[in-house]
Amino acid sequence: MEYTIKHVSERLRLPISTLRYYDREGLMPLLKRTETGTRKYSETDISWLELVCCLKNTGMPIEEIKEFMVLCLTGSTTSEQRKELLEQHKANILGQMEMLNRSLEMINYKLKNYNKIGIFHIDTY
Amino acid sequence: MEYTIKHVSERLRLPISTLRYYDREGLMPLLKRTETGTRKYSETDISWLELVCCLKNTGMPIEEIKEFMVLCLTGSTTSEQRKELLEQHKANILGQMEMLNRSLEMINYKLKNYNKIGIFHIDTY
DNA sequence: CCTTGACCTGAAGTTAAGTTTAGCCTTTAT
DNA sequence: ATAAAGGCTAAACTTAACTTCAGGTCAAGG
Repeated sequence: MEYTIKHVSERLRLPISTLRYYDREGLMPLLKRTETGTRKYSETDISWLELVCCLKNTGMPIEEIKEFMVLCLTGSTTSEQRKELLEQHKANILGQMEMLNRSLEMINYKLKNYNKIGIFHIDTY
Repeated sequence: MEYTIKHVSERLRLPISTLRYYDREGLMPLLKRTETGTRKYSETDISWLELVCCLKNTGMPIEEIKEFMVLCLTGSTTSEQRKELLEQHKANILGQMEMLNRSLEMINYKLKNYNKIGIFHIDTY
């Protein structure tokens, strides 16, 4: 089954302009077209886009996602590199989680003071 | 005790240009200066900057951090609003954590397949 | 005295990730 | 047959958060 850009846009909640942008940037090098140039997304394309979103949402730049795609295109000789890239990104995500935890702690601390008294005026920020 | 911009830059690992930028954007309305215009950071200023970093690192836009500061300046009548703002942001952070967890799950799944066989070639991305 | 290093400003430049615009071509429903 | 809906492109525009630049002031050391 193949899907129009509008369908994919609704299913993944990505603006059409973003889908075209990703294609333009080389993230979808295998995307098929009709004879007249209309994009035809396959289930495989959609799965890939889901991974793209996951990587993007966790802070991987488009450029790096593209590198990953290029490695995929290059074939099975690059599988070690691709795994390494994902492991790196995983470490990155774990780092982000730590950071969020530390920040949450700080905010909870501020909120605690806030609830006690009307602290948090200008002297203490 | 008061500190130079260079000192604060090193202590908080923020470029000097960023510290000046935050000041320019109205994040440091109480920052003192020497007669000749050199910035003098107090411990209180540094604590505030630490909170700024925490909010910024967790995705709060500068504009909103400024709003928070303006509420602080306005006085104790705004304490409910400030608390609300922090609660909102806390919810935001919890949302980010969930997202990171979901993403991590997906990446772990991909890595698992990766370790099994040389999957993740172009058919499945 | 004068040079060096740290500070200042306003303005322009940068980067990522889209979005918008303008103009043009199909396909579909009336 | 014609108008609406949806697709396309290239190119310009946008936004946030900085950074860089050009040019100027000031305090301390040799």
